[in-house]
Amino acid sequence: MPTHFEGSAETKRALSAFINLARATNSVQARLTVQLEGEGLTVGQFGVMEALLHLGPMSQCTLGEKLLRSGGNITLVIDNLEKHGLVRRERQTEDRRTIVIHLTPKGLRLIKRVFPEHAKMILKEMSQLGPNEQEDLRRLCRKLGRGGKSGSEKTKREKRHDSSESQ
Amino acid sequence: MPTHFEGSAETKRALSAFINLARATNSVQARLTVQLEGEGLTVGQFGVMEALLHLGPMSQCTLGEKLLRSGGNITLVIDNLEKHGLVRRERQTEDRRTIVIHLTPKGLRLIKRVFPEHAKMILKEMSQLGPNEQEDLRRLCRKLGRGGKSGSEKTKREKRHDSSESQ
DNA sequence: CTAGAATCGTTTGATATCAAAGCATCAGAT
DNA sequence: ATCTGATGCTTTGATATCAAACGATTCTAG
Repeated sequence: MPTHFEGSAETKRALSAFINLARATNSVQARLTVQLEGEGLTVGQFGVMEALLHLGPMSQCTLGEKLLRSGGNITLVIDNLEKHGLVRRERQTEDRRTIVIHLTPKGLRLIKRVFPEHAKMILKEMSQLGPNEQEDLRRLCRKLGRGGKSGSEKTKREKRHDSSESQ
Repeated sequence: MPTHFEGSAETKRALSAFINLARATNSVQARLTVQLEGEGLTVGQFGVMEALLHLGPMSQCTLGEKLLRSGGNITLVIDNLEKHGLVRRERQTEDRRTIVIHLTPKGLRLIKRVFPEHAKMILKEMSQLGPNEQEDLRRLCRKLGRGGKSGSEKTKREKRHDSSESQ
């Protein structure tokens, strides 16, 4: 984004914070991506498999909703996972429009191994910050990630999320 | 990323911080992207034009370095900008391998208008945080974005960057 | 029962992003 | 002068990401 910019101190502060946010996220994610690619997975594929691992088999439509991806993109990612024998499609009998996606045994073995490794790497990446700093970062980002929400709605969500956030 | 995970408090903290970081960045960038698309520009195209605006005409190679993008990708982005009459290519005479990219008058008018609007929107997005929070976020992200750098190197860069960071 | 609307997944077109291969050009050594 | 290695850009192949259009299936109203 801006490599050079002028403006008020206020603007500079905001732009600088944003640039650093984007760069940091990019940089960390790039390293995580490399790790996954070492296992023959893309980030998107990992996301699908991780969701199936933790939430169980589900339709493509549901996957798209949970991962915030378009239908067309889910189709492509599943196509590639299927090609590698990591997932299988199962068309439902009660509603033949719906295809439920299952991990194959091969896929299950892979994600069961890769997921903890990935989590460990995230731990390592985030360990550049101390525990309090991680907490601060989390808090700030949660506040930022709510953009566009109304005030009263925010308050309600805040309470609900706090109880389920520990997961 | 992880929708459900188990592990030590330490791991949970790190994963949670990371997830919120990624989500916040994503969410803010999605909104910024929509704004640019309203002007007929993609994020990548905006990046190229912004660099040309502030740093002047430069080769594709240099653009790729500054924007951290691959050569092939730069070619595509420039192709599309050229198609829309926003930039033009100029092969050099001293070294005919090199193509310098220039903003066209149309391109210049557009980026001169769009850039400040974009900056304003970033200001608005970041204003969900107060000045001190923005500073904190910037500091934390800068720390995080340095992953993989050695300690002594970090110290040197830290000093140098502090003096040039105000830009 | 039938027609129209809604839903699910796929296809299409556009853009992005990378790595690797390919071609033209340049620089340096012999 | 010639050859080899390096450089800049383009092309190719693979994957991603979206919106819109499309076809099959299901649901609902009349």
